[in-house]
Amino acid sequence: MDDLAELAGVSKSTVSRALSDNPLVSKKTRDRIKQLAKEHNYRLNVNARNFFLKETLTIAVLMPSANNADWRILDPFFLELLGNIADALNEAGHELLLAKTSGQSVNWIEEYTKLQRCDGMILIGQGSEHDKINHLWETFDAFVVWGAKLPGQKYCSVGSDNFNGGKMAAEYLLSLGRKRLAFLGDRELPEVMLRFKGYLAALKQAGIEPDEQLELSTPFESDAAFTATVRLIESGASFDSIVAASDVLAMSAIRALKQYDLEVPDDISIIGYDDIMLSSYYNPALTTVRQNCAEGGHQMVKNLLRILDGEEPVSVLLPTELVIRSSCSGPPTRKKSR
Amino acid sequence: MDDLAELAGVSKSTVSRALSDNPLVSKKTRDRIKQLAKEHNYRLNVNARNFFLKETLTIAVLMPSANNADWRILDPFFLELLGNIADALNEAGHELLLAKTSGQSVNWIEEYTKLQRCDGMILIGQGSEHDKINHLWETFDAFVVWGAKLPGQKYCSVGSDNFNGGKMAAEYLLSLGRKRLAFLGDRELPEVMLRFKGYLAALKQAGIEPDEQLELSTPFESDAAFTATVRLIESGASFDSIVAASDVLAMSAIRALKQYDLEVPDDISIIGYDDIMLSSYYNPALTTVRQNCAEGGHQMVKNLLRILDGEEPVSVLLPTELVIRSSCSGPPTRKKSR
DNA sequence: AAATTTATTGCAATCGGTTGTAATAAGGGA
DNA sequence: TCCCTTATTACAACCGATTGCAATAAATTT
Repeated sequence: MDDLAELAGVSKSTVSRALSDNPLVSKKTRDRIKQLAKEHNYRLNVNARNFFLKETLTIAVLMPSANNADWRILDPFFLELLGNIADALNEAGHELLLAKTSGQSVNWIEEYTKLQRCDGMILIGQGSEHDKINHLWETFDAFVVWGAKLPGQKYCSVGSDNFNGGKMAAEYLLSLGRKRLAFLGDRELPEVMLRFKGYLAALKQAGIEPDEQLELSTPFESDAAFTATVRLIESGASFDSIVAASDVLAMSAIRALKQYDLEVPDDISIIGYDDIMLSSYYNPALTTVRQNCAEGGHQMVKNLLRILDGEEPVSVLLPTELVIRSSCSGPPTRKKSR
Repeated sequence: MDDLAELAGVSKSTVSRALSDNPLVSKKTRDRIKQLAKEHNYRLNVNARNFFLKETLTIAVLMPSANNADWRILDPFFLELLGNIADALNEAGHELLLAKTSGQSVNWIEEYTKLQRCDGMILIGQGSEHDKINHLWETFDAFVVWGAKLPGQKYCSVGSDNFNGGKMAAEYLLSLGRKRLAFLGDRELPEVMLRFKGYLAALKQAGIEPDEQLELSTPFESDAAFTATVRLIESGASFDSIVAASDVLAMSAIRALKQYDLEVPDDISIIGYDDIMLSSYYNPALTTVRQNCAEGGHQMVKNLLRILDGEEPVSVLLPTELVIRSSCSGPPTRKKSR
C-alpha cells in the first residue's frame, strides 16, 4: 500500500480511504487511485484489515455431528440447507467457515467466536442442548439456530413450522381414508417432537385414539429406521400408513416394507418430511412435507447480521407445504395391510 | 496479552513464547504462564497471529457451480466428499472455508489465496477448465483438485480410477449376459469421459460394437437424464442395460424406465457410480461403483499440506470397488427389453 | 573469586492496514 | 487583497501478536 501511495504521489491514508470509497477523499483522486490499484493489480490484505477492525466477515456453520463422531452419515437435507446458507452469506459478502464441534460443549460456540475466527455462528439443529443454548444466549448472542421454536426460548431460531408440518402430513393420510398411522422419528430431537405432536393433534381431531405400538422413536442413524420398521411389521401391529420425520427415514422404511412384500402406497402409504432433491427421484416418488430451506438460509443469515448490528432478531417459523407425489394413496386396496 | 504479562510479572514476548511452547522459555515459567492464561481464560487472537505470520490455517474448498448459478442442484456425492475433506482438515488443524466462484475465471483461485483468505484451495472437479488450471499451475501451485487424471496434467489431482470404474461397470453387466449397454453421462466432464472410455474398452474386449444411439451425453442438471432416457426409450433403440455416470443419474433413469413399465433389473439392468448414501436405500437398491471418498478427502488434504510445505505432491488414483445390490440381474427375462 | 559460557528474559521493530487529528490547499465573501 | 470557511490530504498512533538481538542471570570453569 505504501508503494501504491508513492506511485499515486499521495499518502497511505489517502489510498486507504480512496479504496474504501471514503467521501473524505475527492472523487477524482479516488478514481485515479482505484485505477492505479487495478493496473498494478494491488490486493488489499483482508487479514490485516480484519485484524485491525476486529471483524472477520466470516460466519461459521456448525453442522450436527451425530455421536460427535463422523458426520458422514448426514441427512442430505442439512446439506441442501448448507448450500442455501452459503448462497445467502455470499450475497451478504461474508465467508462461510464449516465448523465441527467434535464433542465440545455448548460454550465452545462463544470461545470460537471470541477467538476471532468468525463474527458469529449458525447452528444446524439445537439437538438436545436447548437449555444450554438458552443459557448461553444470556451472555453471548452472536448465533442463530436452525431448528424448532420451543416454549421459553430466548435465542433466535429459524425453522419450519414443525407442528403444522406433522399435522399436515397426518391429516393428509387421514383424508385419504387411512386410519392406522404409524409415526417414525427420533423424538429426542425437538423438531421431531413437534412433528410428533402435530401428528397426535391430527389424530385427536379425527377422533382416533393414538396407539403407542405405532410410535416408533428411532435414532437418526442410518439403519435404525429400517430395523424399527421391520420390528413394527413383525410385531403384527396393524397399520396402514407411516408418517416419517424425514425423507431419508421414509426411504429406509419403504425398503423394509418392500422386503416384506408390502406395497407402497397401496398396502402402506408413507409420507416423508423435507423434500430433499432425491425424493422426487425415489421409487415410488415420495409424498412429503416440504421445508423451504432456501428461505430458511436467507432468514438465518439475515437474523445473524441483524444481531451483529446490535438489532433485535426475530425468530421465524417457515410455512410448510405438502408435496403430493405417489407414495400415498387411498385406503388399502389389498387385504395385506395389517 | 500485555495484561497477562503483567500478571505473570514477565514481558509480553515471554508470554508469547511460553504459549507457543518455545524452549527458549524455561519449562517452569512456561507452565506457570499457561496456568495463568487458563485461569483468566485468556485466548490468543488468532487473527492477529495469522496476520503477522501471513498464514490463515484455512483451506478453501471450491464446489462446482453448474452454470455458475445456484449450486443447490448439487450431487450428494460432492457433499459427502465435502464432509470427508472437513474431517481431514480438522485433523490437520485447519479450517474449511466454503467458497464459490460465481462465474469467476480460473485465476480467481490465485487471487483469492493471495488475498490471504486461505492458504490454499481444493477444487472439486476441474470441469472444462483443465487447460487453464494446468497453466495456472506454472505460476501458482497452492491447490489440489478432485477429478480425473488427464494426460499432460501438471497439477496435483486426486480421484477415483474413472477409466477402470467405467470398465468395471460395463464388464459386470456383460458378465451377467447383457449385451446392449447404454451409457448415460455428461462426457464434457473429463471424469465422465474417462468412465465412458472404460465402458468402450469393456465393450471392445467383449467383441461388441459400440452403438452411438446408446451413448447419451446429458448435462449434469436435474432432469436432463430423465428426458434423455425417455428419448432413448421412445427412439425404439434396443438396449438391455445402462451404465450411468452417477447414482443420481441412475435414479433419474430408473424413474423414466418405470414410467414406461420397464422393470429394473429384469427388463433393463442399471449400474450407478459413486455409491452415495441413498443408493442402498433406493428401490431397487443400486448396484454401483464405489468411490472411496473418505480416502479421497484425506489424500487431497495431505497433498495440499505437502505443497504448502514446499514438497512435491503426488497425484493419486483411488481404486474403485464394485458394490453389488439389486439393480442388475442376468439377461432380460421378459421380452419387453428393446 | 574472577572469567567465561550458557540459559533466560526483555526491548523494540514489524506485519498492513484504519482513523483521529492536525495541516494544508482551495474557494468565497467582504 | 485579505480573511475565513470548507474541502482535501498527510502524519502518526494503533490493533495484538511474533521474533531477532541485546541484556541479564545462572551455571560452569579456571
